[in-house]
Amino acid sequence: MKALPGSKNFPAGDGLACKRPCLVVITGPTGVGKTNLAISLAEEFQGEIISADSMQVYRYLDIGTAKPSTEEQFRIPHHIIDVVDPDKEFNAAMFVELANEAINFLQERQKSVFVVGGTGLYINALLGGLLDAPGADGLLRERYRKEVLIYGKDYLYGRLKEMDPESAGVIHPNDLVRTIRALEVMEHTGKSITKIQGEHGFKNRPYDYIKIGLSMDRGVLYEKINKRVDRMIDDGLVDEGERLLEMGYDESSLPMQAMTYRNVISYIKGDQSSEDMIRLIKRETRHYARRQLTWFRRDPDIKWFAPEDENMISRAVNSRVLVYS
RNA sequence: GGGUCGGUAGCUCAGUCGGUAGAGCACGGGACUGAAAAUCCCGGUGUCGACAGUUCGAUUCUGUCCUGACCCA
Repeated sequence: MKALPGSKNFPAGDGLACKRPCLVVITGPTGVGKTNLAISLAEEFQGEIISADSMQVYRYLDIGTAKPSTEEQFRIPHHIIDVVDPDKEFNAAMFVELANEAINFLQERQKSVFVVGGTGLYINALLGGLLDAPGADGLLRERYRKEVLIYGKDYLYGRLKEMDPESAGVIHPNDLVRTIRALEVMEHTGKSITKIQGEHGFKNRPYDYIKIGLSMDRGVLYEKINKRVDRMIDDGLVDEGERLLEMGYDESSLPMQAMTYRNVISYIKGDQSSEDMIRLIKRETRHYARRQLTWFRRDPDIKWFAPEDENMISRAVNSRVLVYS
């Protein structure tokens, strides 16, 4: 019988226990092959999968998010997929909450836990905890957005410079999302988000974990991404976009503003040709993969493998577990 | 065989009246703590086909060669 790295009582039978949950994290750029590997490992180690993907949480966004198929989800149960409608709010904090619940659930059933996905922030938030700061304030953000429309983009940044010069020194004047977040935190707590971040630094460590990164030659990865986009089109990506519009999920829903659906909607509305849609989805997905690599590269915890090194990865998962035996 | 027009970034091309070059696309690097497939910052990545000549200096002018397209034989 294989070891259960996520189980409370590993290894089974010898009375030694893993003091804290041990997670197996599998990450890497989009299209590298995380899903296949994770399913195979989950079968080998009798585990289940927690998806760490900020887009697969939305219902009805199936083809464009490369969501695991129903057959794949039948083979291995996936958690935190299809948990909200596309027009509902979702964020890193909600992910952490759901992931903690799922981990508890799996621990109780002696299942190993595979956290699989390419959303680096979600993984960091799960493993390191989020700031002790207030959550998103939709009304306040709306007010800020209106002020930008009236007074121009420099106005809000100017306010930030007055109220929180420390954060203004770190946030670029053009980065509206972070400017608004910093003002929001200041408004609610009177504290500088930059200061809070410095004190925090993702230092909570609720779980032990092994982080496995999948990587491959950049050119090969880009070729895979291009082909996957062609396949999405063949599989009916445009039909999926039309269905979503019929359901009332237009570009005012956040996930519909992400690279894939943004371009599908633009095509359906006649704003761009089919060729441009495909070209842009491919390009933006390649750029996304590059941004992911930038994020993961600086993480010293990640042990990197090629996707086909399944045996080595399997041994790494096992050996990590043996540390606790 | 003769002629015409080309050969400049990964691609398509512009340009330099002689002072080592720039657009689009493609691409590279970075930031990131409650929107993260979001948001934002930085970067031209080059033997200007090769060799010689003229010149203080040649990617630019001249010659020869290589090479591609087309035209005439």
